[in-house]
Amino acid sequence: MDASNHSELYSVSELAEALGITPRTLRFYEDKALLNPQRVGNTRVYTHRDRGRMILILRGKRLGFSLSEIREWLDLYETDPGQVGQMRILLDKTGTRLAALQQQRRDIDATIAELQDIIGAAERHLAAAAGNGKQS
Amino acid sequence: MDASNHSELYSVSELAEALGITPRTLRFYEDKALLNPQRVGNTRVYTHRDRGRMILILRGKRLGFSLSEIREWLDLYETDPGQVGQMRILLDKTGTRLAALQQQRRDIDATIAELQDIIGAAERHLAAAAGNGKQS
DNA sequence: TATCATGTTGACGTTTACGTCATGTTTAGC
DNA sequence: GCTAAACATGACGTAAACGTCAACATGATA
Repeated sequence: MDASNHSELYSVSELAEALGITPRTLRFYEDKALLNPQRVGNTRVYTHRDRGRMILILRGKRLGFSLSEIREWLDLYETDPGQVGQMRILLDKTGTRLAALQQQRRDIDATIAELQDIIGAAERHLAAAAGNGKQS
Repeated sequence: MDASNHSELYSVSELAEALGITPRTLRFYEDKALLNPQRVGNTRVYTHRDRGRMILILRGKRLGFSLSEIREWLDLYETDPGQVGQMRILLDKTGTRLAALQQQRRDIDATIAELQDIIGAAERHLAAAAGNGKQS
């Protein structure tokens, strides 16, 4: 195995800054077991890998998942695929989540279409108003 | 009761039942000004139109919007397009929301792809295990 | 008439996801 | 040696989105 040296290490505030969140959030997520960074003495040190995890977490949040859902979901990635018994559960959970996301995508497509209709109507209204010399 | 009467009116519990939510939720949304059903005396009566509004609200929730965001958003549909001044604001808000949804769509696509990878890997594992006669 | 079933309005409880102190410790710079 | 900056934990505050009584009114039903 390669011991590639990703010496990209962050302090709480550095990583928070980089991700556009607050240190409080990082500590909170750790408390909720979504992260567990190394410690140097008492001080948290985040690795490049922790950062990757955080990016996944933030994406999960953008998708509307709760933190506990996100944690379960992250665990899927890290479940040891050696145990076949666990694997079925993993497959099932993942399939469920996939279906939910696909539903969500349909919702989004419908919503986007409606918003575009609204924009189109608004623009026509504006154009018509301009043509009539109307102002507000 | 005349079951053939299709006046499309609902009581709280009927509409809640039909939407898979609770009466409490309908009253709560009313309190938050997302709905205001008619009253017969003191009793709420929901129309087909109220139901349509609720369906939009529930979709908004699936998309991860807060109730206040959803309310603003519903207001877009009902803003009188007569006022050109309001229209620009409407256009701007709608555009912002559209961009967010498109980002969300990209997130979903990425996530779906990853989940499918996980499923594929899991299935291969199961197949391999079966081939080896392995059990857990 | 008594009992449901269903409706109403509060009011308080709960969970989630942090924000905001308060208090204390360690390290770097002057 | 002293101050400021950045870290830590712990406790409390808060907004959102309801759930869960409590207490009461009303109409249908046995």
